[in-house]
Amino acid sequence: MSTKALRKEEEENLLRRADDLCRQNNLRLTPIRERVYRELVQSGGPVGAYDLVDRLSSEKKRLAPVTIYRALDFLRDAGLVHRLATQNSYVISHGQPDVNAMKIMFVDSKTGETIEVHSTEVAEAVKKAAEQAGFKSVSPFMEVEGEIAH
Amino acid sequence: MSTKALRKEEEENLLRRADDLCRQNNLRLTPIRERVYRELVQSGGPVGAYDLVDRLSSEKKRLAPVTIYRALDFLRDAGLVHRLATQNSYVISHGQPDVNAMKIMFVDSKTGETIEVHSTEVAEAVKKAAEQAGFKSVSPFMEVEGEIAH
DNA sequence: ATAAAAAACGTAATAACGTAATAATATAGG
DNA sequence: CCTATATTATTACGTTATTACGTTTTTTAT
Ligand SMILES: [Zn+2]
Ligand SMILES: [Zn+2]
Ligand SMILES: [Zn+2]
Ligand SMILES: [Zn+2]
Repeated sequence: MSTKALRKEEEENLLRRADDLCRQNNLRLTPIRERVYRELVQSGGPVGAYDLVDRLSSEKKRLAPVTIYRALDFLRDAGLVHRLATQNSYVISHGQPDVNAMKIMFVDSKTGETIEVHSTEVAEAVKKAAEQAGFKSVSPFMEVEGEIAH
Repeated sequence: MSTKALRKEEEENLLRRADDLCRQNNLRLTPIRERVYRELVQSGGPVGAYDLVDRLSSEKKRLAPVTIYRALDFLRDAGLVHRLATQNSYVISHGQPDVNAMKIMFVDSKTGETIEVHSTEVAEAVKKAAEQAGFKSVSPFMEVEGEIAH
């Protein structure tokens, strides 16, 4: 099978999973929200909010930034999308939401390329450090900058 | 000794350390840079760049944002200040720069309050995860959101 | 079915954050 | 002193995110 076809299949998987997740949690994956999610899936990496505005706007209909931000907020709340604070961009979340794992987004400082890794080891170590700091709970998402080994 | 006096003493310690560090590395802690650093020290927490603009501007002399950003860039490069990407703010760095430790900034999701913890355990776990992700090097700074146990 | 309530969306304006370009000052080494 | 380099000032511009308010759509309860 061609890589293109594979990517298409992966795409459909993600969309279906998103759909299921929303249905199970009584969340409404409206057309706009799905379009934003799909665009992030297809891009295969982080995309800025205003890039999404451009990509999802047509000649006839220009979407407003707030429309995109609202959709992104929904997707983030649903755990489907991460915001990369260091990059001012947004990226889909891969992998099953493993409750005990820390979801680490490694961000290449130069290219902005991202790779997501889930690690229970990091989760535990961070939890321990959090207790030391007097934090009772910590976000299961982290962002770490670094350099990809090319 | 009063807590106020203690804080004042801590303040002076930090200023002195910053001064020493710059001297030892042939970095110039110019008046503006020192004022920015001092303001961050005195605030005792994260401060936004434009807040710094306001606080360091007087009636007669209004500082331009770029002035603050440059000072912040210097302080960050010197390792004296962290940028909190999730908060769009800046905060002083505590503790000796332990090369083998991950410097974790825990950020309270509600108040923005921060506590810094250094952990070699987290550093190692993250390093392992980074290798898994194909990253050859990672930043020694992390930011983790969570909730302070009050 | 109908009315009330809640959620989502459209539109416009604005706030907040950050950078570029250029010129003026200050500093350091020969 | 002279020159190269670093720092600062000022203005303008670009990007990112939110607020306000009214309308439409969907959900919930009667
Ligand atoms: Zn939300
Ligand atoms: Zn994820
Ligand atoms: Zn720098
Ligand atoms: Zn630190």
